[in-house]
Amino acid sequence: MTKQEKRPQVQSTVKDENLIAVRREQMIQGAIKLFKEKGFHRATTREIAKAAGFSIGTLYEYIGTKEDVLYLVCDSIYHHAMERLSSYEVKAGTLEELQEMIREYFLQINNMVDELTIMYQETKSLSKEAQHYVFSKEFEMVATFERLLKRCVQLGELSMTDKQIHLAANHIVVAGQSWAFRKWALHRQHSIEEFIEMQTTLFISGVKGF
Amino acid sequence: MTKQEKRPQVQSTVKDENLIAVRREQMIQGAIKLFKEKGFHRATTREIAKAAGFSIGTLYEYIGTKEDVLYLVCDSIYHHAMERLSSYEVKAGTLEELQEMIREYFLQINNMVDELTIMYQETKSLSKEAQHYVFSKEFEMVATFERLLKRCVQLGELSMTDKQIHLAANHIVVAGQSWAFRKWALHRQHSIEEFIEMQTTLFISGVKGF
Amino acid sequence: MTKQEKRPQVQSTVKDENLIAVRREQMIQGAIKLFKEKGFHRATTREIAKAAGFSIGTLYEYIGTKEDVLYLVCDSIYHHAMERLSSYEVKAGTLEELQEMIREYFLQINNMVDELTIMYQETKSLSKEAQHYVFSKEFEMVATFERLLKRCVQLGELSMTDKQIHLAANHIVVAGQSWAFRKWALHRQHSIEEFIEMQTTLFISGVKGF
Amino acid sequence: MTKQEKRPQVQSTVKDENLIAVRREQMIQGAIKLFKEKGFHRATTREIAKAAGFSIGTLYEYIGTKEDVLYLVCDSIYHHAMERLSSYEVKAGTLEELQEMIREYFLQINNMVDELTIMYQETKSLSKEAQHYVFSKEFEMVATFERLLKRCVQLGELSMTDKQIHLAANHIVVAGQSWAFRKWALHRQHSIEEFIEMQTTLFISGVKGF
DNA sequence: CATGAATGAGCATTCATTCAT
DNA sequence: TATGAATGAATGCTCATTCAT
Repeated sequence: MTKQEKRPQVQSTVKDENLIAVRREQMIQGAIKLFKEKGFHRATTREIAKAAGFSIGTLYEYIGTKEDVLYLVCDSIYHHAMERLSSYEVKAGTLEELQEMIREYFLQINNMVDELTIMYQETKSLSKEAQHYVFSKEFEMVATFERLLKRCVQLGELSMTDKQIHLAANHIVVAGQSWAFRKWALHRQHSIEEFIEMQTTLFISGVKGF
Repeated sequence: MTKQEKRPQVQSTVKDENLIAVRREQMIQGAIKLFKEKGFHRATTREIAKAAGFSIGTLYEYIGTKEDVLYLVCDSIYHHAMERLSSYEVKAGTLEELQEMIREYFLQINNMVDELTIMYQETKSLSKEAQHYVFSKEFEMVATFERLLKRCVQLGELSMTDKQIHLAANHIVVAGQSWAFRKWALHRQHSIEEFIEMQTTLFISGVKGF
Repeated sequence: MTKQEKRPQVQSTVKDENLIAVRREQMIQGAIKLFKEKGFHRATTREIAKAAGFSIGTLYEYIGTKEDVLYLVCDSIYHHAMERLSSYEVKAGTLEELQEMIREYFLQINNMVDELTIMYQETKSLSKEAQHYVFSKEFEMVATFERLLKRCVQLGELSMTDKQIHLAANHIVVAGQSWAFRKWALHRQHSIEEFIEMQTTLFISGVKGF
Repeated sequence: MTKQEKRPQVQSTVKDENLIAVRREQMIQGAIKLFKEKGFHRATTREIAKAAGFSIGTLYEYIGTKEDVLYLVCDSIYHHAMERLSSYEVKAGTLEELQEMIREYFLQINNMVDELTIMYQETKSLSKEAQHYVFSKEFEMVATFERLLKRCVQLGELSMTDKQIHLAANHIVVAGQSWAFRKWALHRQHSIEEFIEMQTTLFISGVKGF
C-alpha cells in the first residue's frame, strides 16, 4: 500500500463547513477558467475573486495564500479525474480488464484535457508539501496499474518482473497524460478512439514482449 | 521536410557579435542554475544578472525583456540536446538502427535532465512566437523518428500505417522526456540503462504488434 | 459654437465616486505644490503620493499612469480658473463690458499665477488626446472674447473684420497669460492693477485703430 | 544698460577649441531635431550622440551633463534668432523705424518657429544659472524695444511713461513669441504677413492711446 | 460574513555617466 | 581623441495581503 500523504490544510476564517465548500467550489471553477487563459502566475487574486463571483476580501476568508487556490484547483482536478479510477479494485486480472482500464483512464483524460494541462504545467508552483500531495495522488494511479499488471502476471497472462511492471505502469500513465499535454501534436491527427486503440495495441504488444 | 520556423531575434545594444555570444552564454548558464532552483517566474532579473556575473544594466545590454532570457535558455538547451539527433540521417533502416537511435536519444536526455525539465515546465511562459519556435524544434525530433520508422516499414522490418508511425514517433519522444519530467518517480527505481533497455523492448515489441 | 471635446477618462479601481473625487483632490493639491517646485518630469510618483498624503499603492488605485496626474492637475486648474469666464454670456456689447471682461480674466489669472504657470509649461507632456482637451478649453476662452468683440462690432462700438477679431481675441488671451509666465519680468515692476489698466488701454486703443 | 550675465561655461576634456566648436555645432543641430520630436526629457543622451553623428563617449568629451546640451541648444537658438536684433542701435526714433523693427523681429521668429518653441518649452529644465543667462538674453530684446520706444517719446512721436514703455516692450516681445508658441491657434487662420500687419496696427494704435 | 480601500515590498526596465582600451 | 561596454541608482507600476467598516 502507498504511504498515505496528509492532505495539506487550507486556512479559513469562516466556521460554516458547508459554506466553505460552496465558496471554494465557486473559486475553483472561476480559477480553472482563468488559469486556462493566462496561467497561474499571470492571474491576479483580484481576478480570481471576480471570476469566483465575490470580492477580494471574501476570497481571503477562504484561503490563506494565492497558492492555496492553485492547490485547491489541482486537488479538485485530480479528485474529479482520477479518484474513481485510482481506487479501482482489480477483478479478473485478464488482458481484457487491463484494456478496459486503459480505456477508462484515457477517456477520463480526454474529458478533462484542459484541466489536466493546467495541472501538469502549474504543479511546480505549489509548495513542496502540496506538490508531494499531488504527486502522491498520481502515484496512486500508477499503483493501480501496477496492481492490475501484477495480477495479470500472477494469473499467467503476462510475464514481467516487478521493475518491468513499475516501468510499464508509469509508461501507461504518461502515455495517457501525453494526450493532454501534447494536444497540439496529437489531436489534429488522431481521434481519441484511434489514440486509445493504437496506444492499447502498442502497450499490450509491448508488455507481451517482456 | 519540416517547415523551417524563423528563429526569433533577441535585441542587443552591443555591437560586437562575439561579445554578445560570450555574455549570453554566461547568462544562460547562470539562468539555468537559477531556474532549476526557483523557476522562471520567481527568479528576478537582478538575480539572473548576478548569476551571470554582471550588473542588471549589463544584462539589459544583451536582451530586451526578461522573457528573452527564457527563450535563450530554451533555445540553448534544445540546441545542445537535440540538434545533432534531429538532423540524423537514416542509414540502414533496420531495427538495430532504431534501437541505437532510441538509445542515443535517451542518453542525451539523461545528460540534460535538469535543463530539459526547465524547458518542459517553462515553455508556456514564452511568447507565442518563441513557443512555436521551440515546438518546431521538438517537432523535428518527432519527424526524425518518423523517417526512421518509415524506412523500416519500407524495408519490411515493420508493418505500420502512417498514423501508427506518427503516433509511435510521438510516443517514443514522450517516453524519453518522461525520464526527465518524472525523475521523482523513475530515477529511484531504475538506472538509465535499465530504463533504456526496458523502454526499447516495450517499444519494439509494441510496434511489432501493429 | 465650439466643437465639444470629450473629456479623457482617468481609470480607477475604486468604485465609490465620492471617494474618488476626494482622493483626486488631495492628489491634485499635492501635485501642484510639487510641480511648482520641480516640474512634472522631476517629480516621482512616490513623491506625488506622499504629497497627496497616501501611499504609492493608493495613488495607483485612482489613476492609471503618472501622466494622468498631470492631466487631472491641468483639468482642475482650467476648471477653477476659466470655467466661469469661458461660459460667459455676452450682455450689452459695449466697450465697458469688454473692459470688465478683460479685468475679470486678468484678475483670475493673477489668482492662479503659479498653477497656470505649471499648466503652460507642462501641457506638452500630456498625451495628444489630453492636450487637445486642454487646448479646447483654452479655445473656449478665445471664443468668448471673440463673441464679445463681434457683438461690439455689430453694435457699432468697434469696426473690425473677422480675422482681426480672431487675432485680437488671441492677443488678449496671451496678454493675460503673460502675467503668469513672465512673472519674473513683470511682477517686479508692475502691480496687477497697473498691468490691467495699461493692458486695457493698450488693447482698447489698439482695436480702435482697426 | 543691462547687467551683463556671465555665459555659463560648459566643461570639455578636449583642448582644441576649434574642434570643440565643430562638435558642439553637430550636437546642437542633432539635438534640435530630436527635441522637436520628443522634447528634452524624452530624448536620451545616446540618441543625442547618434543624432550628432558620434558616440556617447565622444558626446561626454564635449559636455559635462545632459543639461549642457539643452543649454547649448537654447544659447544657439537665441544667438541665431536674436543676437542681431537685440544689439540693434536706434537710429531715427520714428514710428516707421519702430514698425520696421517689429517686422524684423516677427520675421525672425517666423524663421525659427520650431526652434523657439523648443526654447520656450524647455528653458525651465535648465539650471537656475543657465536659466538666468537665457532670460538675460531675452531681457536684452525687451530692452531694445524699450530704447526704441523711449527715443520715440523723446522725439515726441509718442507719449508714454517709463512704466508704460516697459510694459509695451514686454508686450510686443510676447506678441512675437505667441506666433511660435500658439502656432496651433494662429497659423491656420493667418499668414505671417497678415499677422505682422495686424499686430503692428494693434500695437501702434495701442501705444498711441497712452 | 462580506466588502473593498489601503498598503508597501518588490519587480522590470531605463538611462546618465564613467572609464578602459 | 574616439569608442562603446559596463554600471547601478532611480523610477513607474503591480499585486498579494490586511483590516476597518
